[in-house]
Amino acid sequence: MLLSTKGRYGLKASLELAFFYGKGPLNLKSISEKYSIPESYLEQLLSKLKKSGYIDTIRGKQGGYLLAKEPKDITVGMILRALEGDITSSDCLKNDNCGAENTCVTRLVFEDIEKSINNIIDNTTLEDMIHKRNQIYKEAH
Amino acid sequence: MLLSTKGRYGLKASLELAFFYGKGPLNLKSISEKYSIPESYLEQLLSKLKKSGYIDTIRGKQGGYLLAKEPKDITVGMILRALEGDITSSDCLKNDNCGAENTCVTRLVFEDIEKSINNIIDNTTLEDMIHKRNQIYKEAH
DNA sequence: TCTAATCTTGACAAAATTAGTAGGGTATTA
DNA sequence: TAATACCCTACTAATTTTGTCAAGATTAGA
Repeated sequence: MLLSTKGRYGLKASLELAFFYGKGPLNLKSISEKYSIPESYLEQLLSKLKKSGYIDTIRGKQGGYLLAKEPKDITVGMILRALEGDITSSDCLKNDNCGAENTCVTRLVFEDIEKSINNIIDNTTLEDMIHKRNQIYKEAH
Repeated sequence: MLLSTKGRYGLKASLELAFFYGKGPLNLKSISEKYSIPESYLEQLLSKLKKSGYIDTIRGKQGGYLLAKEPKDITVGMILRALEGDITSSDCLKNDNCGAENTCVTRLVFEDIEKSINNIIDNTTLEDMIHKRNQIYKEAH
């Protein structure tokens, strides 16, 4: 599995914030309920996204979370990496030497996979996803 | 992480068998030592690959493991799936409904990722990898 | 035939990671 | 000033990964 619930939950929440971009903050509970994500777990994820600079928060009554940048300036890759660390296909790519000798060709396949994953997540913004969503919604009506 | 050691170990071992294709069986110990894979762990992996029909075994003295098909007829995807199950980017693709409503756009990104991964692993055979390895070896000399 | 080499099988255990809980603290604002 | 909502840290439960172990079956060769 490439992504754990961390990345999935976090991406869903970010997308929800993107839908509401410019319309004031969304509180934790509303997001956690809408997507059935445990409140305190989601809190931890959003906290990470805040530290990474992708979302802002407003404390106190009427407070909540909001996107720190425009949806077009936040990529799926940014969100996923903030939550899951580098998205890698195989551990052997993390370590400089994967223990094997110079005939480690398997590494090449893993590199190919990784490149194609990164290519997708780095070239998809939250705005792109909103567009897609609107398109689907349109087709259905 | 997309792949655990299962997939990596298994692919390395399969590749080793591919190098030896047509030259008789390789025993467990030789593979496990060459790639520093725990013997009984590798055993389990090879057993799965056997059940999936990708390798054959010869029991008894002078026995060992060998590829059941030509390297050109075995893809990286076959090996990985036999060991890790379907290679999926996100659990939400496994379940028919990911719990979310019709606005689940995140799913679309995951699908894109998955397609590109499958595209790579299904179009790379063990023979391809041997060629690459030979090419690298050549360049180095 | 005996023996050592080799695969076979299934149960078990350790380690790591993921997923989530719990609870007190702090800032804000109606 | 009290309710709301984010902030932070520690802890726990569940799951998956990564092995270990032991008894057995099969075969080649002395």
